[in-house]
Amino acid sequence: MVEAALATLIEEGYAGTSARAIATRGGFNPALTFYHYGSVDQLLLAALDKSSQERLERYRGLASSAVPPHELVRAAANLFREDVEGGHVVAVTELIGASLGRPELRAELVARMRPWLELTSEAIRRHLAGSPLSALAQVAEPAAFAVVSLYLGLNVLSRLEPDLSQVEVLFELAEQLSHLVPRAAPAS
Amino acid sequence: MVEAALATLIEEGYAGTSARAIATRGGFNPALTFYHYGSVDQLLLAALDKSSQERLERYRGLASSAVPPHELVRAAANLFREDVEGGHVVAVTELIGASLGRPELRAELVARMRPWLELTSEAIRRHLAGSPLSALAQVAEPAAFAVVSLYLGLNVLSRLEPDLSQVEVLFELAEQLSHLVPRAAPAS
Amino acid sequence: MVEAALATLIEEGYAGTSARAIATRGGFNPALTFYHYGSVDQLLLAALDKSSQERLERYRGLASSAVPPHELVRAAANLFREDVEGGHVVAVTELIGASLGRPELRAELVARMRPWLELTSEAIRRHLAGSPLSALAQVAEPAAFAVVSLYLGLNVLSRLEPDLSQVEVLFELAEQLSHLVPRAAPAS
Amino acid sequence: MVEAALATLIEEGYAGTSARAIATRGGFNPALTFYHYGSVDQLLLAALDKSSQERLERYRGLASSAVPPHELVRAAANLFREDVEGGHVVAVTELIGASLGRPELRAELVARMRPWLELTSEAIRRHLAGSPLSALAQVAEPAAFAVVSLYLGLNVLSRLEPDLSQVEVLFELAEQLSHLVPRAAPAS
DNA sequence: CATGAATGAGCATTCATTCAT
DNA sequence: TATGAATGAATGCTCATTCAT
Repeated sequence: MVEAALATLIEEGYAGTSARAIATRGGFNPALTFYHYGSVDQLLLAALDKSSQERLERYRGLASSAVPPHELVRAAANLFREDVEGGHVVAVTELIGASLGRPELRAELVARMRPWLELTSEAIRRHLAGSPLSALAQVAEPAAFAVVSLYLGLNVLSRLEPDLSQVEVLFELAEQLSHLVPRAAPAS
Repeated sequence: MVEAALATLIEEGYAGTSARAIATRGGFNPALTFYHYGSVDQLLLAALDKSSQERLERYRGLASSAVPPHELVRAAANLFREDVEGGHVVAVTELIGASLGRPELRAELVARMRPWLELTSEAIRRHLAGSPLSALAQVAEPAAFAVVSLYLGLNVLSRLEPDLSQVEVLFELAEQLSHLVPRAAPAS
Repeated sequence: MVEAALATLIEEGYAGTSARAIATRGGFNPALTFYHYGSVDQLLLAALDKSSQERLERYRGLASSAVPPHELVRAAANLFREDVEGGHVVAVTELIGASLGRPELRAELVARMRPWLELTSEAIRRHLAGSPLSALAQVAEPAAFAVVSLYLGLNVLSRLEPDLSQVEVLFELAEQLSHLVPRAAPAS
Repeated sequence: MVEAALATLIEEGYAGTSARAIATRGGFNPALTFYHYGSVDQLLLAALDKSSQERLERYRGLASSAVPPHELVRAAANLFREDVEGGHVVAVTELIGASLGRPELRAELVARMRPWLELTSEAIRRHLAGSPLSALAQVAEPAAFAVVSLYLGLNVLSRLEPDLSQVEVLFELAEQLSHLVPRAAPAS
């Protein structure tokens, strides 16, 4: 069910993700949504959880590896491409969009964003510790906020019109810049 | 009508922006939406146009002024705050979110993003021309893509949970960084 | 206006013939319908009148000519083909269909059917007068009712599926049968 | 539901047969129409099927019975009166009328007319086989087309204005004519 | 556990019609 | 004489949700 819900959210958008649409895609009875999850939104949050957890693990694996910065950037670029293709970020942005009119969604989403912000700020702290950019490490949390924002924004805009997207160039640029950053200490 | 539509979109989100909801807010007959605009989406695009144009003018005024970079950043920060408070960017992101399930919306939105990307890339080119970051000016378009993405992303995330917002810190940081950039040539 | 109304009725059917649809086709303002005719139905009746009168004249010309029966049949066949192609009868049957739910339409339509029944019964009387089928002439009115019914029915069924229509064979048959009928006296 | 739909179609005509009108008459929720049949038209077709099947059985019983022609005519007259009173044919003609603007209805209706044409042409073949009208049996299909057309047409016209209807006289006439036709061979 | 049927509210959209201009 | 704007009631249809089975 969770998979059908995620796929529907990604392909049809929040407004098109009705209990019926999900059930049709998954080949089950629409009433099951309410039986198991209580409401469509709850099911969508469960779907987001699953997707988010899978992605988090991938990124966590990357963040905790002791590779030189430029390889880190390259690996992150690959993960980003996976995300765009797999639509994993779409789910978040669709739900954030929907959360405007559904206050109860907002709290849930805030909670679900937190691990991403923590993962990012920790990565910033660790990787920028001894570098000339160590100043940034002192504002790791705001910086993480910016990084995650950029991540969401790039995803949103890339999805809008792939031709518009010059993400590849950005990644190359980031890779070059990353050479300025010395190798971080291995994860403890 | 356009104002009622914009306000509804910003406060209720796309899924909550029905012809009835707009009409109730604006105090007119729901059928007028279709009489004047043909469909709810068309009205929303018209509303986006109005909002976008107003904001564009503000930013264009800023971009074409010959102020030193750190003042540019400060002024941009003010505009950004206005945007978050006024919800101007919310309209874009809501419609981008909705465009997933409404392919005909996408083309319209792409067209409406273009002036923003152009404004941004031109500003990058002009302001970074003679600076140590002039390398960036050579990839002005991808850089603009990143800037606009960051802009959207910050907005999305700021909206989600204002307390989460460390945007102020980011602006201070940006202002400090901007001191590294020498003053651009005045607009011709 | 009357032409646009007729064309809409013929091509879209009664249910699709709204004031807007007519006005769009005719390139005028929908409110004109009400200004000049009071209601859509009144306009449609006016359109029916025009069409009916044109066709009646054609058939009257045929009925009053002193041609031998088999030629009469052949000429009638041509008129029928014209009717099917031009959709003239469609208008009547659409309005009769609509009259079920619009009692005020019924009286109008009854009045508009009468000249057709009279034309037909008179033709029967005249052409069958001295023939072996003169018995039929004595029940000219019921016979006319049957002929007009057949005429409407053939039209309805022909329109449904042209391939289903074996009307041509029927006309040949009728022509052969008509050789049994001696030439009628010329119209007085 | 099917009965309510049929009754509404017969009494209000196609244009007056909305999902709400049907549901009100049947005492159920309008949404059920869409739950069970997908659309109003589908429900109406189902209603037509039911009505058509009932009537077909009655006519088939008559057609396969080995009664002398004049009794056949008399029995057919009785069935016709039933049809007019019960409004069974109205449903067909209303839907045929509506099929003008709903192309997808047409194919369905064509299919539903076929058994009637087959029943009629077979009856013509069997009953006219050895008669002086055996020539007609050779064009049984076009003849059936004419008979069914006449049947529809008489119904349409009778419905328009009962006083206009001289159908009774026609049946007497037909009964007298039928004495010319010798008894058909019993159905094998 | 799961389903099919049901419900009432809501949706986008179209309608005939009116009216000020 | 004609028009553009407006209105309130309808239309077909979908929704989340419930409930008996």
